[in-house]
Amino acid sequence: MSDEKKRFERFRQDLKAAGIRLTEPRKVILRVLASASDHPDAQALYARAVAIDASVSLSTVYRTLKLLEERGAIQRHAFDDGRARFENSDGEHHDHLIDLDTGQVIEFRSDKIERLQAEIAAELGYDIIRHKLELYARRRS
Amino acid sequence: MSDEKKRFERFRQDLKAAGIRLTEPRKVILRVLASASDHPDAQALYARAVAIDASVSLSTVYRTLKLLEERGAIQRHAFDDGRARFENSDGEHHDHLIDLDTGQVIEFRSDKIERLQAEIAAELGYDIIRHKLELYARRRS
DNA sequence: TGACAGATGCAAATGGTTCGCAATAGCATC
DNA sequence: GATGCTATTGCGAACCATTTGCATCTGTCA
Repeated sequence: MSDEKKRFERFRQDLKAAGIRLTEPRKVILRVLASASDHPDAQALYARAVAIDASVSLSTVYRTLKLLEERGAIQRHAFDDGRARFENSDGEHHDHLIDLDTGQVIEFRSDKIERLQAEIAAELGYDIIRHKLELYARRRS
Repeated sequence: MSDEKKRFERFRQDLKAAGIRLTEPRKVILRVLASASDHPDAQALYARAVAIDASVSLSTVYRTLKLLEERGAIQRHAFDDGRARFENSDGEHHDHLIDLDTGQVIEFRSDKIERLQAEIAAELGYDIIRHKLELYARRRS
């Protein structure tokens, strides 16, 4: 089974387990999300969904995104361009490097940084619930 | 001279040098910003400005904030609560820890993390222009 | 002091996101 | 497979932070 199908199945099981109806629009949106390897915003997801089923509405896209985000199935990011962007939350945690010229998002991960963050928070008397590390950068010339 | 006055003077010089008029509303807003030690949003700044001079408008607050941000005199942050928040950009660079329960923002800085970030970007073939590190945390119980 | 470009306040526009509501469609039951 | 109840949908209107058009005002410099 492809990663895409696995993701779709995971979404489906997740909603089912929560007693949430698997409606036609939701199926379409789950499919779109499952096959996204980038960090699309709501409009982009809506466009992809409409390409599959023209009757899907933007409201439902937003509602489904919220639903999945609350259940932890996808992650919402607010990069500096204003709108929210989403990605599947399977796979391990990672941070983002945003190419300022192209808008491209590159994922990376550093255990050292993660550890340092935890240390800093601990020193201040806090436990980190989540964190956000974004590097806005330009290709080296 | 107090830090507040110094900051106000810096703002004033900065605008003057750029040939930008030092109008009454701008003076009020500069004063408000110079005396802010927290991370207020536009509404909060507007409220503080109006307390000094009731004729200042929200539009002008936004316009002045944009002006100062473009000149690098203040910094805009987009924490996860939606609206933009601002702070003076004198003093050294720092990152933020946001208390999820109170909304309080604590500043911190780690040279180690800064270095690691630069290394990671370099490995990916990038130069960091700016970055954002936010720890959303809860007080340790 | 006068003139003029830049700055202001106001209200209306924008853009992303959410909400109210009447109509529709899952899904459990018969 | 038909029925009924409720969750879900699409639509448009509402929201909220922020921006903008425009007629009016005001720094600034000659």
